[in-house]
This record gives sequence, C-alpha cells and structure tokens, in this order.
Amino acid sequence: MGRAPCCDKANVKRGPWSPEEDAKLKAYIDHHGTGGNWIALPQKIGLKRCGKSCRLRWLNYLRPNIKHGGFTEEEDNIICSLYVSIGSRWSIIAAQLPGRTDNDIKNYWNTKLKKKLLGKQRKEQQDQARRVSSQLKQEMKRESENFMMMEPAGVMNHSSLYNWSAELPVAVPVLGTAPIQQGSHDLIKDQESLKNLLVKLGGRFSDDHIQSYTNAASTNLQYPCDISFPQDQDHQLYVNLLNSGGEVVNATNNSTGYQLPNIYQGFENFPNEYSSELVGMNPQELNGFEFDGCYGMESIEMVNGGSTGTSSTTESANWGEMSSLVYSSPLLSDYEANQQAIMHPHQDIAFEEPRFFGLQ
DNA sequence: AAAAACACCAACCGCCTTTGT
DNA sequence: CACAAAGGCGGTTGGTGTTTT
Repeated sequence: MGRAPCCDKANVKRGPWSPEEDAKLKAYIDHHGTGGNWIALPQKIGLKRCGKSCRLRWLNYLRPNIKHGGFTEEEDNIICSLYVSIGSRWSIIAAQLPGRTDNDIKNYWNTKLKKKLLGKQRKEQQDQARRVSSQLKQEMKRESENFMMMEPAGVMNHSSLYNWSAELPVAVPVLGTAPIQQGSHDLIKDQESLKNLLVKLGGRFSDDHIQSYTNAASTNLQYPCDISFPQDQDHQLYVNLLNSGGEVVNATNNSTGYQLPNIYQGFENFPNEYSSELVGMNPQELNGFEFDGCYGMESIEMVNGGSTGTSSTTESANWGEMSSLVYSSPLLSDYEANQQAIMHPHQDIAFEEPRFFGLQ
C-alpha cells in the first residue's frame, strides 16, 4: 500500500506555471510569508496547485535573488569539489552558492558539468596512456640491454616480465600489503588542499573539533562540510583508509574511537573518471581509489553494515551508473601492477585476489 | 525544408526526515 | 512512544528549443 498523496491530484493544476499564478503566489508570500504551511497555502490564495508545487516554484524561481544560468568557473570548481567530497547532496552544495538552487545545480551538473569533465578526463587519460606507453618502451629497452649482459639463470624471470601482458597473473596487488609508495604523500597533500577548499567554503577542519568529528560519525552526519579532522591523526586515518581496502568505512578505529566520517565516504564513492579534474588531483594520485565495476551496491551495503537501506546506499548505487564504485581495496590496475613488477623486479609486490564484499 | 537527435530545465514523484499531537 | 502530517531532498520525466543529418 502506497503513501497517501499530499493533495487531491485530480483537482490540482500541473505543468508550467502561468505569470498570473506566479504573481499570486509571490504577492501572497511577500505580504504574509509562507505561513509555515505549504499544503494549506494554495487554498488560501485560490491557486489550484499542490502545496509542494507552490513550495518548489517559490524556492526555485520566485524567491528573491535567484540566479539562473551563467555559472562561473569558480562556481564550477566549487560544485566539483563538493561533489567529490559529499556526492550529490545538492542542497548542501547549493547552500555554498548564494542565489543558486539545488535544482539548478543538479540540472547544471547533469547536463553540462558532468560532460565537460568527462571530456577533459578522457583527453587526459589518453595523454597519460601515451606517456606511460612511452615510459614502458624505454624501460623495456633498458631491461633488454641488461638482459643481454645477464647470466642464463636470469633468463626465465625476465622473459616472463617482458611478456607481462600474457603471463603475469591476473591478480591485483593490494596497497595494504605493499608499502605505500610513490603518490601517497601527494595524495595526502591533496587531501589537505581539499580540506583547505572546504574551509574556504565554510567547513571546519580545526584541531578543536574532535568532538564534532566523533559526533558526526556517530549520528549519521548530514552536513559533512562540518567534519573536523584532528590534525595529528587525519593523515593517519587517510593512510588507514588506503591500507584497509575501504574496510574502515564506518569502522571504529580501536585506538582512537573515531569513526571515519561521511566525508571519506565521498571519496569511496568518488567517480574516478573525474579524478584528475577535481581538486587538482591527477589520475595517478587517485589510483588508490580505482575500482572495478563488479563491486556494486551489495558491497556498499556490506560495508555499511548491510542493513541500512538508507538514501546514501541508493545514492551510491546510482553513482555506479557513471563510473566504477570505490568500495574495495585501493587496487592497482593489472596494467599498473605489471608496471610495478617491471619497475621494481626485485621488490615483493603482494598479489592478492580482489576482495568482494557481499558477493562471495 | 523536414525529421531526428540532442540539450536544457521546470516540474513532478516518491522516499526519508522532522515536527506536532 | 506511536502515529500522522508536512517539509525537504534527490532522481527522473516530459515539454520545448536547438542543432544536426
């Protein structure tokens, strides 16, 4: 059985608002305010509209100081940065952009910004692939030269490396078992820059908000911008996240009692195809968040405790439409794993089967 | 010139949360 | 505490204008 409708659908007008209706609504609210009851409002002023529809019309169009269109570069950046950190919480994002409505921002993101970023991202990925390919060739050439001077015993190992595309196991190294190498510091540095941006936008990241940090995590935080990071531990938390393969999501850190707040969930959900564009991160720095499409909603539910069924779960699942979801180990791609094997042939790289949450 | 495809955005829908009783 | 009503939010739809074929 469904929920009772908020109004009599048969007797309300739907579709675009006429200038007369706009004028009526605006005049009334200008004089009397909304009266705290949107449902009753249309009857008071003789509008055959649903109360919710009136509210939406007012908030998205008639309200004073509303801006439409013409998003600036700075606004683009703010939207992107916040999207990275908190996902599609349009109302929160809109709160950071005076005069913009959540609906406007949502539409702008879905119709323009997303495509704009996708386009740039693809171009950068192509560029990067070209660069890596060229590096690889050089490296192979060097290895080949070394090989010519090596003892016969070395032949097998090295030849298998040369044929990495065919012979290396199709498994992925897990950063958690290998030392965090190049990129990790930069990653953390970029987290710093994101924090700075959020501070600029009104978030708090000072040392004296440890309590709010804990509270936020334990009360299903609604406004992640307010999350604070105890400065001496935020980097460690970040490293923990990298090391844990995402399993620290909502998991209590035994030594501190902290929980990872939702702001990190933003990163786990992070659509990686935008990574290079957002908050100045480049793709390599975000490799730790790469993810295979097979980790879907189930894994999220598992990570979240498996019983939430909350909007965040739904939302995260929808992100999957655009990109891979980031809920498992920070994995290197096969290609990158092979790259590491080639670059560091004498270093142990831990290969491990991908971890599936809730799928096995 | 016409049809098809695409882009945009206002408005709707349904779900979850908050508030009042 | 339980329930209902209203508010709020995010995803989606559908109409309209624009561009491409």
